[in-house]
Amino acid sequence: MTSTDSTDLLDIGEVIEASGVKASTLHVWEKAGLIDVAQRNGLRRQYEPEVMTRIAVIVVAKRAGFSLDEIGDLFTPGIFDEGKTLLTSKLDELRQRRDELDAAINGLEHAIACPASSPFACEGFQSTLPDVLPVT
Amino acid sequence: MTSTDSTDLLDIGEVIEASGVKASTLHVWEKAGLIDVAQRNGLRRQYEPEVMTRIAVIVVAKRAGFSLDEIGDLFTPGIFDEGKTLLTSKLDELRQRRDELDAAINGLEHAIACPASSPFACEGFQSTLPDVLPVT
DNA sequence: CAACAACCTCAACTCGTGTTGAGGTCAAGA
DNA sequence: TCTTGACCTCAACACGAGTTGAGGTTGTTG
Repeated sequence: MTSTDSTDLLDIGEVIEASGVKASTLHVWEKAGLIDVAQRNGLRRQYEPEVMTRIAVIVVAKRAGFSLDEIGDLFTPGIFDEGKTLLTSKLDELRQRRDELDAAINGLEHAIACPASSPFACEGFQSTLPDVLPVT
Repeated sequence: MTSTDSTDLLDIGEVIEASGVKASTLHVWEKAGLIDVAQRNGLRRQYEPEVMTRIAVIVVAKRAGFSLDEIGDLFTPGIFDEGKTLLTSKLDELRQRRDELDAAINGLEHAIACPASSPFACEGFQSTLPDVLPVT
């Protein structure tokens, strides 16, 4: 029997190259419980190929504004199972954030199209300001 | 003559109450050049009413992911005038972020509707993962 | 006027995330 | 076997953004 049964595991170097995420960052994410190490070859970490999906999720979630702790919650089976309430409330947050983002985009589009000398002189921009105050 | 000519200026306390932003945060934003103090009453800051708009913009921009420095750029007249290139590139970033956010929302909606026990077991979720890798 | 409450400054601290660097281990190829 | 370079650990540092607290000032009200 050849050593083919570990052929599908990825060295950290491969993960780094394929993902663009640095080793130090992967270590941090691992310590935060976001990614698992399948096994070690000596000291060296070896990952299941699925780690790439995981990393993609983390990257997307971070851009969406999740903290590492919150991302960890998404990965916790119990939390996911129990009525998915956490996920649902996250979803609400995300929707709201998207709406705000949309408002910001519209505002900036107005401001760019406008001859005014600053966003504040552009009433199209002004009108897109949601009543975000008081900050909750 | 009464003191009516400063009647329209806001004490920091009023700003705090109306905006929900803490004094310490306002100080930080002021130091970063994001908000101006119209005048002082003794030591005490007094603001033009327009500061409320400014604060609303800052809050929205922060939620949209701008750093304080970037927000400062938006307020710099020269930068705004000069072809509005900065604003335009910010706008591109925002659009991309919104698209990612949309993808994340769709993914989570799939995951919630799905009987699978984790987002990774949900192929609707999987299919919404953009190719965010390698991270640029 | 006297006292108080609101405000001030400034430095030090917190928190989350990640990076850097020194020094050590080890798998694999020549 | 020897070497090499990829990888390891762990602590210290960096950075953005804000908070806290000690100690000081002062406008306002009784």
